[in-house]
Amino acid sequence: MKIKYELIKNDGDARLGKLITNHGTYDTPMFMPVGTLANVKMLTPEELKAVNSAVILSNTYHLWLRPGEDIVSKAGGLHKFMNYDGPILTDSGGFQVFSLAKNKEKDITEEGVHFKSHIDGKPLFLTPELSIQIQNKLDSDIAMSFDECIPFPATYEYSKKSTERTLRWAKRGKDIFNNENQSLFGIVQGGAYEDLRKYSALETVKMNFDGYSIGGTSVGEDKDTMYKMIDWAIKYLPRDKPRYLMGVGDPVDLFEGVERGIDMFDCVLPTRIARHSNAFTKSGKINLRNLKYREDFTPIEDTCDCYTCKHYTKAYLRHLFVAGEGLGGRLLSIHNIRFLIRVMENIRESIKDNRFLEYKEEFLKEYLK
RNA sequence: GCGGAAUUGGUGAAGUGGUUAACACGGCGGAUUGUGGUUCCGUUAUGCAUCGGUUCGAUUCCGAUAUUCCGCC
Repeated sequence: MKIKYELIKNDGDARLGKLITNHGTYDTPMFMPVGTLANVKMLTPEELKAVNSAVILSNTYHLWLRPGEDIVSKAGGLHKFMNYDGPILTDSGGFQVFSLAKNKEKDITEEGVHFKSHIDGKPLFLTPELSIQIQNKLDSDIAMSFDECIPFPATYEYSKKSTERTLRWAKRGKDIFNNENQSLFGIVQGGAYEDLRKYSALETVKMNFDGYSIGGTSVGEDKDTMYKMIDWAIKYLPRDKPRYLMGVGDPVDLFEGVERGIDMFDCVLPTRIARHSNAFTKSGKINLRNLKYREDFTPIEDTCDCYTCKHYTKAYLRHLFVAGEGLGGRLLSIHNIRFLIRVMENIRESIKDNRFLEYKEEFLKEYLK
């Protein structure tokens, strides 16, 4: 069965909905933790459930290289392989086009993309068809079209050429797609150009995907530009399909995204910054390594309901980070993911109560203080 | 007691008669948006054991003192 999206309520452009998957039904808007290599770094599936996490991401490119999609397939698919029975979304490898293809003009061809393996330097060639075939084998709930995440800044000419190519890649991937229990999302590109965003959205929607994402954001552009890139595209996306803003997870951006009608977000931020001792709090981001926490025997947030806040103090977490102990990153990953998921829970409540904008203002006033 | 060697930041240390004393670790702070898990970027000695002397100028040369180490009686 394909996923389904049910729109429950609109408060302005902010949407409250349900995502119905083969691995459960979940409320949107939602935040999805990233687990590139078939694991959300440092966390077990039980811990993800404890923070009320729903969909998690994994990555086609990385699993293709290690352990290989056939191994995952023999294991019985990604869910069984990694012992996660919630929904899994696989990114197509499109972001790795952005991050790993060095010489874009030369490495990115109509046929596909030349990479050098980040593991051993071996030359690799990934195509839209291969990306989809790998994802079909991985058997995630949601597969993503193979795209090029356009860098910022990029010229109009490059952005246009790339956007048109991504559309052709989307078509090729969709044509070869073969897994009736898996859904496929199209990705809107277009760079930082309004007409290209519109064109990309309209053409992608014509192909009738199970959901749509807005890609190519948070690649170095300023926030205003990023919000415009959402505005330029989202008005052309159908209301009865989920909309996913790729790679965005700064708390401020979650509010800006929801306000514009986004249903799904993913981001490495909560887990990456956790490994570097940074914690989200309702009063902004803090660095637990800071000297001022040496004798602070209070939790990160006394109002937080996560395992870490219920059992550990800032002084102890600081000690773990200063001593280079991995448990610090683990405990903080739990907190940071819980923080973003709780923000989304509160956002959903506020939409339900017709006070999303009030909640946004209240949250940002404290967060940016 | 005599002779020799050494003494540079929190640590290990490089270095020079002349603008800002290398580098590493540590410390402090920052960054991080479809993950490069131990990453990246800042910053951190107004001073080279102490006191004198030579010199236009000394951390660098000379002397004394202190401390440490190694030999010998």
